[in-house]
Amino acid sequence: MPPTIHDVARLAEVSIKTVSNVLNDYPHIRPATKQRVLDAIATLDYTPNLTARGLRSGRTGLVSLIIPDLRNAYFAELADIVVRAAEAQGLSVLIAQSNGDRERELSLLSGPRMQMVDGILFSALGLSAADNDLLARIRTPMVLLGERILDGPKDHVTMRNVEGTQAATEHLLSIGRRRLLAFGADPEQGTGSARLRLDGYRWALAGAGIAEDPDLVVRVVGWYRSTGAQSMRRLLERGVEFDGVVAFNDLIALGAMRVLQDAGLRIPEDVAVIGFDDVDETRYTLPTLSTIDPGREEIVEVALRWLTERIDGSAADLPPRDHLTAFRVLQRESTTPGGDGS
Amino acid sequence: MPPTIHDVARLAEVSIKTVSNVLNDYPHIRPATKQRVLDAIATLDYTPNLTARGLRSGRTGLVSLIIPDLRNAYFAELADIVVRAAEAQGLSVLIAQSNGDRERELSLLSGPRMQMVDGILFSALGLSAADNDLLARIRTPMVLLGERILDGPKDHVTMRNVEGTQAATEHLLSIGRRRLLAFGADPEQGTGSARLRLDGYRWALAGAGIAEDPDLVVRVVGWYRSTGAQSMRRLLERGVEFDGVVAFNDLIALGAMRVLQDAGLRIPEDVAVIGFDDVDETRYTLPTLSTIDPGREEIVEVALRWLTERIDGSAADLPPRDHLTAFRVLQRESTTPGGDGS
DNA sequence: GCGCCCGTGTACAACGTTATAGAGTCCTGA
DNA sequence: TCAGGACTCTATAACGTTGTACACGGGCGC
Repeated sequence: MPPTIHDVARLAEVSIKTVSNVLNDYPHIRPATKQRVLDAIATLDYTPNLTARGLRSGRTGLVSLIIPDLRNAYFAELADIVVRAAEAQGLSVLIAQSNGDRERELSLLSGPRMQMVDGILFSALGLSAADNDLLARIRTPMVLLGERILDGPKDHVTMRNVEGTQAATEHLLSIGRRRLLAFGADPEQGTGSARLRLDGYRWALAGAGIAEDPDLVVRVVGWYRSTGAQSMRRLLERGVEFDGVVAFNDLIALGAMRVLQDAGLRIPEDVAVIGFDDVDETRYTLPTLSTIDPGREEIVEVALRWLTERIDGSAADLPPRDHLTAFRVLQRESTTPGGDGS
Repeated sequence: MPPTIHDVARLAEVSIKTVSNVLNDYPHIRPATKQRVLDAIATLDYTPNLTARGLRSGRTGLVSLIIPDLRNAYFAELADIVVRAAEAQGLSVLIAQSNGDRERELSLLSGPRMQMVDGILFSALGLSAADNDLLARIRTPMVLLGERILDGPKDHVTMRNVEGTQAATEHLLSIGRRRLLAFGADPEQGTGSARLRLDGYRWALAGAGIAEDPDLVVRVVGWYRSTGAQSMRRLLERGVEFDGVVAFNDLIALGAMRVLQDAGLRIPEDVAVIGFDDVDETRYTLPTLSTIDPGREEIVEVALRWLTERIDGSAADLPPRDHLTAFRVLQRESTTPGGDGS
């Protein structure tokens, strides 16, 4: 029912191609003709049909962002930036949630909807390096965001997990803490951020000449406030002693902080806590949470640039690229120095 | 480059229409033929081109969700639910952010991208009832989510702002508080949630026979943690006395709580606080925040149902519908009774 | 003055799909 | 036995856009 290019052409008394030419800024059009077309467009309130354009041109102007979960503030804030940045380039963002499930990630990637988008920003959680050949087979331009897949067949942008966690750990060491939890570890994981962040923790300990205590490496299944709280509760029941927490993301840090405080422990006097992600919330909690700013803006900026380069073909014959963003340690109240209560 | 229906037809030695029929579960196909087509699809790894299907059928399977901002946890959690629910119906969600800006909302609504989607879920913040005629002109099926526009030309689903805030206020009254802040008000606003929630606050006061004190009606520009903190800081500087805070959303409540605690005030002993939205975070803060559960799931469920009804035409000649969801008062630590410090 | 190219515009095909219309084939009931 | 329907399948035209190929006129260089 909406007017088409044909209606405009009829009203302006030109061919449809001329209308198309006006729409696409083709240079050789007489000003008078152009104006006639423009007037017709205005009076008819014509809007180009992007579906038809997409079919003809092979470009839909759509980009898909596959993330585990918008509930997680980290991904919500990431999505916010992606939507803003994409829109600045005239792209719209299709959001798909995988829940971190491998099967679901696979079905999303191979599903018909992915044929509809020009490119994919994929934050893998279930898929791993073992699926590299599957990934290589995917035609749609793609940039990987997570850390599950390194040296994969696609461009890859991510944060400095190892160095970031190392710096976080060193920060706690620097304020005099010695018994530090690796909170959120998953020793069985061969790849992924849990693995990398554990590596960073270990490097820092090794650098300080401190032996690792297996009791202090704490697993948290699913990095949410609730699971962080749960794991900390169990840990306190077991009576493990510690004076610092290197939490592998902010949410589990926040869940844990609440449990620590309920148990009568003071932060940072009794236990210092540092998180990872710099979620907005950490600026307003009691106490505010020290954390690692992973460079989200930079991640998005590079990822989207590389994606558009793959889409328009200007990076067609480049091998898969890798980018690690700069990070910053943000010291806040939860790691105020001098509060050592030992 | 990907295989098309023609390739499948050639391989299976049938016409393209037969392939299309198989794809669309047309009943009268000989099992043997169907199997041949299915085999061909499998060997070619064929996936239907949704853009072409969209052009031909007029349905893209895309739904647009227009919200102010994913940074706001309320909208992030809402988006999460929308994405899940939409996907259960085979729809994908396009996310657009308006920043609450009227111009931007208008350009999004009238932009070519909206021609591409089957329906729009629109959470208005800048547009108001004054723009009803503009809204009425929009062809794409749409359901309104905010409260800026009541009795508009489109289906409308929202929470019980007035009753919810009234209940929140009554809850504070019930635990003995008398000097209650209306925190987040915007007295100049003629419509929108700030206005409605202020009404709820007033009703509750009137019901209890308490006169309204203008000093206690506090404006917060933009409902974020930062602005909540800022407004509370100014309020304390002015020396206004109060023993309860009816915050108009959770984020400003959290920002304010932090400032109150910094000032040495105990929650709930000195000041009881209740928020609105039931954002996940409120379950883990210190103290946990009492709030109003606005019935998000129900909002999404009804909105999406109505939207699909408008899309498939089964509700074509119904006048605009209105739905208000059920709410619940969630009492948590920030309003524990008996802590009155007056 | 001739050929050529640039500027301006057009007609038509093509993108990959579904809808329409119809052509066979087979079975049923009278 | 034969009309008539149900079943199975096909050729072709759309959907609204952009790309290709070409037509026409005028100005320019030689």
